[in-house]
Amino acid sequence: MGHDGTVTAEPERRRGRRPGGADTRAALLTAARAVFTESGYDGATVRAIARRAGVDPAMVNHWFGGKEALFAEAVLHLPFNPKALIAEILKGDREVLGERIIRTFLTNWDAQDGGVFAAMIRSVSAHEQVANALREFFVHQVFGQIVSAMHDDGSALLRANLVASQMIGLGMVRYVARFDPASTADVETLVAAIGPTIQRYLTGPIG
Amino acid sequence: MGHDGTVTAEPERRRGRRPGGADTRAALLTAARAVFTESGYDGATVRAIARRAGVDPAMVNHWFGGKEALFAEAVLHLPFNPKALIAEILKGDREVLGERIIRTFLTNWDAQDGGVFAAMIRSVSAHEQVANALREFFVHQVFGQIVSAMHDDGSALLRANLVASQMIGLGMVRYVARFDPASTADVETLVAAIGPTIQRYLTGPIG
DNA sequence: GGCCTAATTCAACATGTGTTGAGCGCAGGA
DNA sequence: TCCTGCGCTCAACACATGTTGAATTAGGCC
Repeated sequence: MGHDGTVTAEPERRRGRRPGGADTRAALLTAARAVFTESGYDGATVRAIARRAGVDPAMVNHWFGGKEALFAEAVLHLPFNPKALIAEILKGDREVLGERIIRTFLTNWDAQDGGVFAAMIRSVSAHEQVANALREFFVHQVFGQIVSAMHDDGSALLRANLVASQMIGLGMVRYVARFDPASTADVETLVAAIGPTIQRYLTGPIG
Repeated sequence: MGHDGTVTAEPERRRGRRPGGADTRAALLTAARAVFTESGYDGATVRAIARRAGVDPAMVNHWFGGKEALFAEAVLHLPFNPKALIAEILKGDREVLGERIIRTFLTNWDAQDGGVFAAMIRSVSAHEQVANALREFFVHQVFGQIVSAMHDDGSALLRANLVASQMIGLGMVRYVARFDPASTADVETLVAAIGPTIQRYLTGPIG
């Protein structure tokens, strides 16, 4: 054991307010993201999160109101703005839209090591809410908007599903299951390999 | 039954051996697969499985030795033989290898509604063992064998990763998160849409 | 400097978990 | 028919979880 943040053998915790401007709330958020990422919602315990943050488990209830609310605040709110990214993606050349999507996807998740993505995937079984969020996010909020901007026949939803399947699969092997070399390959390698797939799902023949 | 005054709503379980040849072991296996599929390893409780099977929770220990062993027997052993399927796949025309892979993948998992696939995915966080099994299965045991039979440069592993990412993503949207229309589309629609992707990952240019 | 409020720890509770041992009763052979 | 053994239920245990209330201390305002 001893894989948590606490260092000294005897931290000498006293009761009452701690001296210094220790930002307990922020520490809990950081620790929660780490533990939820590794273990999912069920596997992560309030006690483990508090230990990682170096505070008492009761602080979770004091600052957030409970485990569920902490999960929502730490994991369920994305570290970037999808709408702004979509707008940016749609600006450039539509012949290489697929490559831009992969590049944006990877650089944004890589920036935080895919933590939130992994946490969401590892929690799909616990919270039905999470599965719905995943579906909503990928199909309607992201790729659906992109696809429906270029197809008005019945194929839009299927195309969005296809794109989502490849992106989720990419996230699974890179951030969750950590396949090799997918988890270590540089972004442009994957852009070159998978970009054309996305491009065909978006604009090519699929039947 | 129950034409006397005292009406017992309960099934009136008595102790001792139950009459009739009730195959408790098989009932537990079926129930376990269902519950593990819905809730993953952690979310599934021994009591829930036993209730579903209509028997006492202690039967899990009596017949399997514990929850872990039941999970291994119910989920971790595949309902089909991958090696035989690979041999079959490699027989036909290599120009449409991708389509055959998708078709085989879907028809075999569809046959049991993707239950085992969903159960494994929903348990990756709980059992590190499961993540390893997933990696081993997809990369080395399945697609690695296919790819390394046609490439001897350094691209074989990356190609296998790419194929695995698309297949896992497909399984995610069809069996786990149950996107629409991916979860309801017929097999040939998906074969036509995704087959070329796999084909390019196997034999096409990826750099 | 003294007081009030907020921040923190501690101990405890209620609940749900996997597992165990004891005892009961039907099945099948003698 | 009796007897042994296996299938089965029941009650309980030991433990881990999320959450709560009381107790305690420090910071900030007058």
